[in-house]
Amino acid sequence: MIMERKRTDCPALPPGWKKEEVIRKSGLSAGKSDVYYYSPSGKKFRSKPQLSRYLGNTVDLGSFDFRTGKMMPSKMQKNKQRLRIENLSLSKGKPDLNTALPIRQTASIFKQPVTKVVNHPNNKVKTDLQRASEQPRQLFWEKRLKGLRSSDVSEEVLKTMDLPKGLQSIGPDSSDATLLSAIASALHMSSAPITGQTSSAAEKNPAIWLNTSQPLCKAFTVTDEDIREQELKVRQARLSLEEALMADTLARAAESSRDPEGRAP
DNA sequence: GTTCTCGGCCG
DNA sequence: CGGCCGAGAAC
Repeated sequence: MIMERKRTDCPALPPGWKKEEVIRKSGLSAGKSDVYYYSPSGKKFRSKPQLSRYLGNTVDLGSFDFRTGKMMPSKMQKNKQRLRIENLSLSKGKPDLNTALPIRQTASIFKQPVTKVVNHPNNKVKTDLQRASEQPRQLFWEKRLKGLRSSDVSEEVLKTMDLPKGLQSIGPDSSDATLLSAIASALHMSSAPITGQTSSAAEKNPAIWLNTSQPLCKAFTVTDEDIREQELKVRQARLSLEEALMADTLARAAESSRDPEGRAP
């Protein structure tokens, strides 16, 4: 006989999360119970720290009671929250691949808040304010953009752009798709000029010499011809937009003259 | 191999 | 005492 264990919804967590309570039925601890949570994707969580690591900043678990599954406002505890530098040691234990990787649980390429501890009462090291204003980032974080493609509303993958020959990638993954993503991200994330990696040392050993505020591509020069080509493209795009808008206007005018009340279908 | 279960450490 | 996680048992 199959004992259906009930996984109940957990309102304190994002939609789709389930909670389960299992009673121990033998041994010295018989009668005690263990509580588990299941993510929408089905991954099992058996402790609050594990859950916390996975949810990151998306949910504040500060007052979340793991056993009951409810927020307990009374438990207004001190800032136990800390950025964990985990798996730094070459410890014998196998890394928890599912929860410990420093990867965001989102596909967004745009800026998002990150909790960063920049000071500590006992820390005598001076803080570098210039650096502190930056968000921490992985060295070759662009690699995670691999495989991301733009698509339209019907989920069709759009034709990708061709990059000028002058653009060349640097680093562990030098595919064109990643380069395109890296440059697009750079344009989104900063208003500073995008120059690429200007140090020639970066080409030989990017792990050491990478300028992290620039995308993973070699320095490039924009020629007058590049600019003229781009101007032409923009002009053509504007022309076809104008054409489309005009056609639309004419179509609407024709429509309303035939049907002045303009009912919706 | 993965999942389940209980022991036991540690705060 | 209870949360958390290791590790043996079970599958």
